[in-house]
Order: sequence, then structure tokens, then C-alpha cells
Amino acid sequence: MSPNEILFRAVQNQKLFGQINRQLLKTIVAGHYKAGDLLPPERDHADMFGVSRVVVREALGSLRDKGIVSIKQGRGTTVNPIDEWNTLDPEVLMLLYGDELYEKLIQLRGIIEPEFAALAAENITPEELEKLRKVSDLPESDTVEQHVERDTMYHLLIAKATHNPVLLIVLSSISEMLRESRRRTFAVHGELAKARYWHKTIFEAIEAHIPQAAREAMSAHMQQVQNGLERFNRLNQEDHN
Amino acid sequence: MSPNEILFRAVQNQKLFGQINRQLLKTIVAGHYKAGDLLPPERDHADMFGVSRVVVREALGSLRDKGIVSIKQGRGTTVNPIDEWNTLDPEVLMLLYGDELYEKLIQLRGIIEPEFAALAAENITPEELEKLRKVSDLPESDTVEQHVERDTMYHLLIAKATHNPVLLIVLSSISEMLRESRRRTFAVHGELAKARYWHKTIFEAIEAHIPQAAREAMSAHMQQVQNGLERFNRLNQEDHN
DNA sequence: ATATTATAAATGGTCATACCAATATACCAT
DNA sequence: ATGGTATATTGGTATGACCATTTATAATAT
Repeated sequence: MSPNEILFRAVQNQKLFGQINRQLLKTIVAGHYKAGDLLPPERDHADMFGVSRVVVREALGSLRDKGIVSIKQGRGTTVNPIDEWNTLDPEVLMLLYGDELYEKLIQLRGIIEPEFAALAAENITPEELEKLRKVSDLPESDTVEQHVERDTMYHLLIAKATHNPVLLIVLSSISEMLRESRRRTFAVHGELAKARYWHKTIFEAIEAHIPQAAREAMSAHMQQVQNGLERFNRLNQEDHN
Repeated sequence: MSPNEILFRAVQNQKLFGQINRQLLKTIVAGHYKAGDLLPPERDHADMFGVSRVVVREALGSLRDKGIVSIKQGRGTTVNPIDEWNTLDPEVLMLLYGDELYEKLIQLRGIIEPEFAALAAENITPEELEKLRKVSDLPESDTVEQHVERDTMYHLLIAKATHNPVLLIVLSSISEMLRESRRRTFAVHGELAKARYWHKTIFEAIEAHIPQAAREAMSAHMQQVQNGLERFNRLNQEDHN
């Protein structure tokens, strides 16, 4: 390895295959390779990136698992049409949609979470209810990162209380991405207090086992979150002018 | 390789790493390793399965990408608690929940697809509408497998017409699993005709750009699908007595 | 010339071995 | 007991070879 390569690796606090994975992804998303295009063979990639074939294969295998490329022995590796990229991998979606991703995610939340709350109100157990109670508040004294953590837990626990693991998987699949979304809304003055209010209201509806009340409160909460993000975007836009 | 190994590979029409992946998954799901348990090191796995470390690593890497295990250099590979298995991989969910998976999936559909239809009614373009029209019918002359294909396409096109890629990803992530679900409902006498009716009704609502009508029609369709699956389960149960 | 078939080249899949890097363990000095 | 140092364990990467599948090319038959 050359000194430059060593420096490169030191800066990136990551395993090699992860770096290559990102590189490949960026190259594909940037449009250097379009759907149907044949990627260079593994051996060439290895030379180009200055790594062994092993890490190139690991990175390509990961892209294949995500539906981004198709690999066929003897033929090569081709890029799939974007409709077949059926992964909720944060890195992929971020590269594809940038900041607009958060609005799209919140639209999904607005669809699923009210029903999750309603189902939770029906099916939650006493033990689950106690766990939920513990993260229902958003203490003023906490840091933003702690707010994000508690908020994430709160919504995941509700999803879990539906007792349908598929529903939980859907929400947890986007939870990493939602962390950044939450950081943004919580950064807007007043949004934290609103979130605190809705969390309390939703919890009480679930505790009282009233699905319709839980559904409506969660729906309002989702609307509030969306408004919060829009406010953040406006403020952020003004800052950049 | 021993003759037995050669035979084994010949029978399994699959790449080696895929077989090992399945083996590992089965072992973990069967409970031989519980959450937090340390798996044997890669070198041991290679010996146990009679393959090279390369394929073991590829299989474990895939499990890691799915959140099923955590891999740490110097420490080893541990099984994650099931709440962190945030993948919609058909193989994983099938092993975990068996036939009950389909009910859970349909509950998700019941939550998201009515809203998808409503959004499609708002946002669909003329081109998308024509594509949808082409798969709206379920011709009597088609085979079951063709019905499954058209039905899958129909619902995916509606998701695509929401113009929110995240929504499309969620549905397409479960579409492979839904194929089997569809085979079952279509196997129940009368369900195909009902599906045909609702597809027509939903399409007309989308074509007329009436979100609420599309939402309600899709909601009814989802209810019908759920009923169809329940009928299938009852019939199937009786057969087994 | 055209079509078919045989051969070679290209490319992903697997193996074996060696060594690097991070972590955990055992041992020792204090 | 405590803390640090050497050692062992284990995942990460590099090389080189060879296998399996597909594609491209050349040879052959018609």
C-alpha cells in the first residue's frame, strides 16, 4: 500500500469493503452507469480501487442483496432499474433523494403510524404499557440527542405493541433515517413541546384502550411533525440566503 | 470434495454461499443460538460445512446486512435480538412465522394500500394510468400464475403512481411473499371474480381522480383478500383432517 | 454464404494460505 | 487486588490458483 492509501484508510473510520461499497454506490447513483449497463469485471474494479478482489466481491454482493445490481457468473454485473432497488438502506435513499427523503418518510409515517397506535390500543400488554410510559415524556433537561433516542423508542414500542412483527420491521427499517428527521424538527422552537403534548395524549388513549382516540392523536402528531419539518426547511432556506 | 458433497451441490440448484446462508439461518431460527450468543468462528464454520472461509464470510455478511448478527473483528459474531432483525427477506420471515406470515402481511396491506390508492388518484399521470389499465383486468383465460403476475403488477403500479418512492419500496419489498398469498386466495372459488370487480372499481376511482372513492374501494378489496385467505385456511385445514 | 459446432476467452464462484488488525484472555509485576 | 504486557483468538484483507458458466470467436459442415 502506498502512503496515500494508508492515509485514506486512516481518515475513513470504516472497513475497506464499506468504503468500496459507498464508492460503487456513488458511481452508480451519479449516473455513470445506467440501468442495464454492464459494470467492469471484479478484477478491474479491484485494480481501480487498489484493493483485492475479495472486498470488491463483498461490496458487490451487498449491492446485489439490495437489488441494486444483478450478478451472473460468466456474464458480469449489471445495474438494475431503480424500481428494483427495493431496499430501505439509509445510504442508498440519501444518495438518491437527499433532503427530500425526510418528507417522503413522513408521508409513510402519516399512513402507518395512526393505525399502529390504534392497534396498540387494542393489543398492548401491561408490561408493554409500562415500558411505553417510561419513554412517553421528553424531559426538558435532556439533550437533543436524548430526545431523539426517546422519541425513536416511543414510536417503536407502539409499533411493537401491535403484536405484528411485520409492522414493527417496516418502522424500524426507517428509524435510522428518521433520527435525522427528528433532529431537525426538534431544532425548531416549540416543536418539542408540541411533541410532548401529543405523546402524552397518544399514551393516554393507548392506556385507555381506545383505538380511535389513539389513531386520531397519532394522526395529529404526524401532521405536527410534518409541519415542524416544513418550518425547519423554511428556516434553513432563509439561513442560506 | 467427497462424492456426497458433489451430490449435495448437484441437488441444490444454488450457489454455495446461498446454501450456507440458509443453513446458518435455520440453525439460528431453530434456536440453537439465542440472542447474544457467540457463534463459532468463521474457520470452524468452514470446517463444519466443508466449505472455504470465503463462502462462510459471504453468508455471515449477508446476515449482518439484515441485522440478524453483529460481527466484530477480534470478538466474533453474535446473534442479535429478534427486534433488530429488520429485514423483509422472505426466507427469514417464512422461517420465523410460517403460514401465519400471510395474515400479518395482509394487515400491513390493509393499512397502506388504501392510502396508496388515494394518493394515486391524486397524482397519477396519463401514462401511468394507461399502464394500470392494461393490467386492471384478470382474464378468465389466464393461468393462476398469470393472475398472480397481473395482480402483483396492478398493485405495484398504484404504489408507483403515488410518486413517493419510499411507499413503492415498502410494497415491492413484500411483493415476493405476497405472490404465495395471492396463489392461495385465487385458489378459493369466487375470489378471482371478486378481485376482478374491485380492481375495476378501484381503477375507475383512480381514473376519475377521486381519492376517497379509491381509498374505500381499495379498503374493501383488502378486506376481501383477507376473507379469501381465511377461507383458504379453513378449506386447507379441513383437507388435513 | 449460412448455419452449426467446436474452441477459446471472459467473468463470476470457490479454494487455500498467509498475513494484518482488533479484541479478549492469561500472566506477571507492583 | 490492580494495572499493564504478552499471547491467543478472531474477523479483515491480500494473492494466486483453479472451477463453472456464459459469451465470443473460429472452425467445420452443408
